[in-house]
Amino acid sequence: MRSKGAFRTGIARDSNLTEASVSRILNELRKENIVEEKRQQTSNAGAPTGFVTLSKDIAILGIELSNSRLSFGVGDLKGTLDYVERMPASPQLSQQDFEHLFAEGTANIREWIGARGIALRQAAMSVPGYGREGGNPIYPWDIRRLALLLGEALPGVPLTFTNSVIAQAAFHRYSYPAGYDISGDHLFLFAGHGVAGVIVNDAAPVDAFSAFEIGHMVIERDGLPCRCGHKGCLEAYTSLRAISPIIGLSDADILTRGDHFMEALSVDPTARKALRERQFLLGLALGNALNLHSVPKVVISGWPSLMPEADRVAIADGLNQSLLGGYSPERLELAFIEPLIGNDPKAALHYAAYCFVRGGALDEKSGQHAALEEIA
Amino acid sequence: MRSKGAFRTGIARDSNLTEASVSRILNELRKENIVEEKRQQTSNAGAPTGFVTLSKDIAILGIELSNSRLSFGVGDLKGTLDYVERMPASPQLSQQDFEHLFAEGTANIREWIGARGIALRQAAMSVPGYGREGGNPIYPWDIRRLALLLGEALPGVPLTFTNSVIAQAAFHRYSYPAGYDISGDHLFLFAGHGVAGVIVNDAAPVDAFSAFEIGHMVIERDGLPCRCGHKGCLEAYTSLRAISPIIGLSDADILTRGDHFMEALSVDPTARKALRERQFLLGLALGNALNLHSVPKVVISGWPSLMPEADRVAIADGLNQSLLGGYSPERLELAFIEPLIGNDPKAALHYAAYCFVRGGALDEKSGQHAALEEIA
DNA sequence: GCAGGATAATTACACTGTGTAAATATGTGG
DNA sequence: CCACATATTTACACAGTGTAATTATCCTGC
Repeated sequence: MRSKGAFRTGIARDSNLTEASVSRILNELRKENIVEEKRQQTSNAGAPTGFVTLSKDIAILGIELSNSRLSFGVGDLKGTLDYVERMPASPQLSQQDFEHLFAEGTANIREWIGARGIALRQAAMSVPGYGREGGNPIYPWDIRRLALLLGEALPGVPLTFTNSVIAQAAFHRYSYPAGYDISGDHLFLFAGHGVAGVIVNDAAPVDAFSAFEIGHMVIERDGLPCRCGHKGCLEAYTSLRAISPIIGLSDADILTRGDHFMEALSVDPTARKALRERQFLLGLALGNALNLHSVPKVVISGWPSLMPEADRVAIADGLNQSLLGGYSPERLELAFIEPLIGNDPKAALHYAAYCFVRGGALDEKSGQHAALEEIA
Repeated sequence: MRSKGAFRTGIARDSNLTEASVSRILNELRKENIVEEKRQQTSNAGAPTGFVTLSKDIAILGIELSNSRLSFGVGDLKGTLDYVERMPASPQLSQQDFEHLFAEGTANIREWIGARGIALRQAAMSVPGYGREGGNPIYPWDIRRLALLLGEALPGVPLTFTNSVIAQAAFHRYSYPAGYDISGDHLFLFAGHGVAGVIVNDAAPVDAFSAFEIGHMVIERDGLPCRCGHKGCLEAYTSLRAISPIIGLSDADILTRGDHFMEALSVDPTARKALRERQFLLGLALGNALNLHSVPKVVISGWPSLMPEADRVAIADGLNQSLLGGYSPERLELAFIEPLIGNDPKAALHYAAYCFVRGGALDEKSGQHAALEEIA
């Protein structure tokens, strides 16, 4: 799932099939107009080899609920957005008002694709906190009803839901050219409007991932109140909303400025000290989380990525207080990547592409499925 | 993996194969002397059906490092122990002294099985904290060297290592008749000499489980010192060693008395209050853990299972302070099972049985493999 | 321009393991 | 002893794989 395509040799190697099997499978997929292939000369002598990409002619829909807004985007399997609409959506909306907003958005899409003769093949929606059987205390809406509404506006388009941090992790990991180059199992930690993580496992399909609600780990008994109703949650200390009073910007300002919001400031020493303390708590919670699910690498996407590297040492200090065996750079690799604040619904569109590839009647064990996953 | 065998119809159903395929596969396994089959009349008319069990003639070895002792046991695939030896093993032993102890134990086994003409087919060893790439701060020995020592004493016997809590979870879950009857994904939490958990996932093989080092989650900043070197770990509050001063028994006494250790006491109100506070902290950590890996059920095996049910409410109180969405019996099922204190090395023997079944050249995707797993 | 060599893709063939359904086996009751 | 019910086995067809031979497609040198 790399969005940039693959050579036949690589597909064969990574899917554990022979070139012969890959050849048969690609013939099928070409007939179904799912992949495209361009032969390229890659050696001085010999026949050109095929470079296989996903078809550009497949339109998909990404819907994202984040940053207190509901975003819709139509694009292709590579993640190129051709249509975007973002609508304010407060968590305080009633179920009915929220559904009305959603229906309005899908009606606008129907109009846009109707004018262009575009047929949507897949939709995906990411929601913070989605997937927990215990319910979602932050967005209490019945999200599954949206499938009915989408079915009315866009009949026949399959819709898949996922947790926002899973879509974010998949997007940051696999999109081209932005994807980060960290292989192997790792924890992807996102500190934005919400704080959450996900274990990224190269051997598992993305839809087998589950979100780590690390933001609601209680790291300070009777601490700051959190929007989830408890006290002392990590998110109460480390979300963008939690640090906006420290740096003197509203979270709407932060959303407008995007990744550059920290540059525009002159953060005074007192604020920097407070931010370091928040990063220490992030490290403490991270260590606790890694005790439960040990991985050798952590990728952090959020405001700590925008902080000076000297301040990030506080995360290591916090890790040292909780991680079993202690922290050292040899044992645990910490990477920081740009959060790309305000890019919704790109992550959901990316997840829709993934779902399209994963979808249909392909037997998960089959060679065809394995080969297609290597192309994606 | 139920240790008690299965009917052909059940094997076919659970492994998603037809009776025809199961019939072919069982023929192969009978030829290899891995399974036995006894036909039983189960209906008023009609042919008798086959009840398939694992062969009793296969001898395996379980080695367990727990309760400050090194235990060896030889038995069969059903878990019946025929030989047991337990040797004191302090964590302060040097690598050399520990290896010497291990060699002594394996020499005794070689002598015992030699006198009886028994050929061991599989060995497994469970070690607290095993499997973490960051090393084991509690047992700092190089455990993998034991494979060399076993290879010298018992050539040709494959040895598999696992974390103690994984072996405990598999043992409590699948052994017969003791196995607990909770289906679906759940968290198995063991509070004994150490405190740890494991997510039990019926769809995944046991050796894909990984231990939850929930015992080393820091739940009290600058709290009680833990044997791992940090302060405020859950284990510092809730291991048997941590509560032994509260109830006025040494942990050696606890080990001797087994599951009955709480009955023999008259725990005064002050001690009961202190134990409830410890259970509250267990609940708080449990909630944090379930935020990261959400499951609908938790099975607790340890001293809280031996406490009065009224006192266990403290666990729910702690859960309510941390679990996202709060705790209610509808959302999260808590079950308590007897810990079977002091039964080492039964859990490791059970894991050895599992490894034998899992072992050999069976393709994981194959029907034969699936069928065998249903028998085990 | 063509032949030789190198490399890639295709395809004939054999093999494996499955499901289906027919054939066979094994019991009970009248 | 036979009819009926149930279980097991097995012949057959099918699907998808790897192997290796065949075919295709390029570049270089003559």
